[in-house]
Amino acid sequence: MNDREANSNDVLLDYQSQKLEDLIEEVVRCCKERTSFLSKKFDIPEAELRCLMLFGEERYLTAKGISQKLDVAKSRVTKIINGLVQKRLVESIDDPKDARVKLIGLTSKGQKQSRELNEVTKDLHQRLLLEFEPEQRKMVISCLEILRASMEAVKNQMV
Amino acid sequence: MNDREANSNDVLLDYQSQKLEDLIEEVVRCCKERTSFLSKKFDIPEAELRCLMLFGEERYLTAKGISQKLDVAKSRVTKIINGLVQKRLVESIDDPKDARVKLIGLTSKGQKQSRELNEVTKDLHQRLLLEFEPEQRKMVISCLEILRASMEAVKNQMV
DNA sequence: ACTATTGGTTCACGATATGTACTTAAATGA
DNA sequence: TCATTTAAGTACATATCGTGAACCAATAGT
Repeated sequence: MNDREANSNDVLLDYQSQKLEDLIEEVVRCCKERTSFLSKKFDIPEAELRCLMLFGEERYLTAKGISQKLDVAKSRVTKIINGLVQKRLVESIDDPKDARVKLIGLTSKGQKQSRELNEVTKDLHQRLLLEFEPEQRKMVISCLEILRASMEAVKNQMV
Repeated sequence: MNDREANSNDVLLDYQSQKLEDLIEEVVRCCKERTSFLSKKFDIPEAELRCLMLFGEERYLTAKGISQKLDVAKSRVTKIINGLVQKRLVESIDDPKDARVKLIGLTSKGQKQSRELNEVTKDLHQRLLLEFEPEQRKMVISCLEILRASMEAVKNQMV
């Protein structure tokens, strides 16, 4: 490879990495907007919404489990749960097997909210998918897969 | 299309939209980690970092302009600027043409930080790009382009 | 029985962000 | 010209998000 090629390769790489940066940023921004939109629509703070959505099939979650899934400190979870309890969306009962543990479960009101919330987000992503041409769908997904794996790899390099 | 095909199509769509949701979430999470990493590395709050990075070629920015670029309220910008001023990374001078306006400019220390910051993020994205196979690079970028446009489209549907 | 360890809460703190009210200055228009 | 409106920036009250350390009570391990 001669100098000229090397140089034009650099230019391409610069261009592409800049583009990549911009695109990722826009996607992230869009997701933030969605979260804030849902928070307003359901009139529940974002962190509490995220917590509500964790109850997929699980009947009960523990503070520790929630802390891991949401990736926040346990003290934060206490507050989130308090908020949800006050709104009568969840209730906590003592674990009969281990008195340290509290089992957090959805109330019927909470179940309704959680279901609705999951439906809305599912619908949203479904619509997103339908925006792509049918042939593109698989490709976009596998590109995201590549992207995710690469981001993970770069992250691990950074230690 | 018979019932069976319609059904298997639905299943596919369900699967794909779920996958899409998960992947996007992971990408977003990864970006959040990156931001928090940089914030710790430079020992500057995230919002201030984002502000620092706005000074690309611009010599001066105004509070209003920063507010728009960061997409936050003006009152928020005041605080961010205060933080940066205290750290001697930016300084604000009066606009000679309009006494209402203050021009925010990087100090030499701020220029250094800003440059370094931009270099690090550029390097990061460059490395990310190099994780892809050369033939994949264009494809991943154009997929992100599609994704971004579709997210925008879905957002606009939602009004 | 004694000592970790674990699950959860409380508290102090700091960052992120908004909206309203306010100040000062500029633009506008009768 | 002078009054009104609009614009830029700040101050303050408030809400949300989040961490880490200290702590309590209960369990597990030796």
